[in-house]
Amino acid sequence: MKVKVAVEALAALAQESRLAVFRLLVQAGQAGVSAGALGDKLGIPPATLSFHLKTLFHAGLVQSRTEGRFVIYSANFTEMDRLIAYLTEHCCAGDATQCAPIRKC
Amino acid sequence: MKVKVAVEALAALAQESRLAVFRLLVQAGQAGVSAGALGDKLGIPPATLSFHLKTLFHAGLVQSRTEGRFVIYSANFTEMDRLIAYLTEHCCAGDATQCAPIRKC
DNA sequence: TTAATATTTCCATAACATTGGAAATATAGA
DNA sequence: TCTATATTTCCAATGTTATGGAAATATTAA
Repeated sequence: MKVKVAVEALAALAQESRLAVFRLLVQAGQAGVSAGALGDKLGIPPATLSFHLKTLFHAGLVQSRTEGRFVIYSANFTEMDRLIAYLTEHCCAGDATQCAPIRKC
Repeated sequence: MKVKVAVEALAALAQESRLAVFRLLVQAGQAGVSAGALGDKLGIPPATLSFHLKTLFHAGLVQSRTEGRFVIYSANFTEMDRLIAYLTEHCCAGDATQCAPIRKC
């Protein structure tokens, strides 16, 4: 992963509403959630939500598909995993006892 | 982890110089790297580097200790792991086949 | 104490991000 | 077609962040 891509992804997540949206989509899995449902659940006005979704989309963290009148957003798990790998790359000078975790769903 | 803590950590990482500093410290492990050595390796002027280190420190992502005239910075792996756990919490609607990775040092 | 080295604080400038109302666009169903 | 619903674009005001030179502060060794 290139530096600028990682910075853009982190910047996209470094905002309270966008982080809430992303985490909600992470928990929803591939099924995703419509823009309207996201706005309702999180109490974000349409214009603001649209702005934030565009930011997350541009950063490659979410995808969207259209179903009738709805636009369904879902998390891009591949990109999330790449970002985490980039952050933790070659960590702890190769000594696995220094850091910990193994993620499981 | 609380939202604001996560947002602050992500914002701290969402900047090219700070991300480079953090990744370098992640790779250095507990031994850490002095402020001056960081500046030399990354080509960041002292005032700018100090500003960025303060930001990373305030976000809880790095620690520092003084050794003689040197201030040695090191990554806070516990906080890094908490952040990753916060991002990936309850991911994929519980279906582990949707997302992937297992991190190893 | 003096000189050399290491790091931080101060500051002003410039660049970028967030907000939400109103209007525009798109789709579906009657 | 007409109406209701869903989402996006436009815009301007406000707030936040990044930069690096110069000066201040700390520590060590001679």
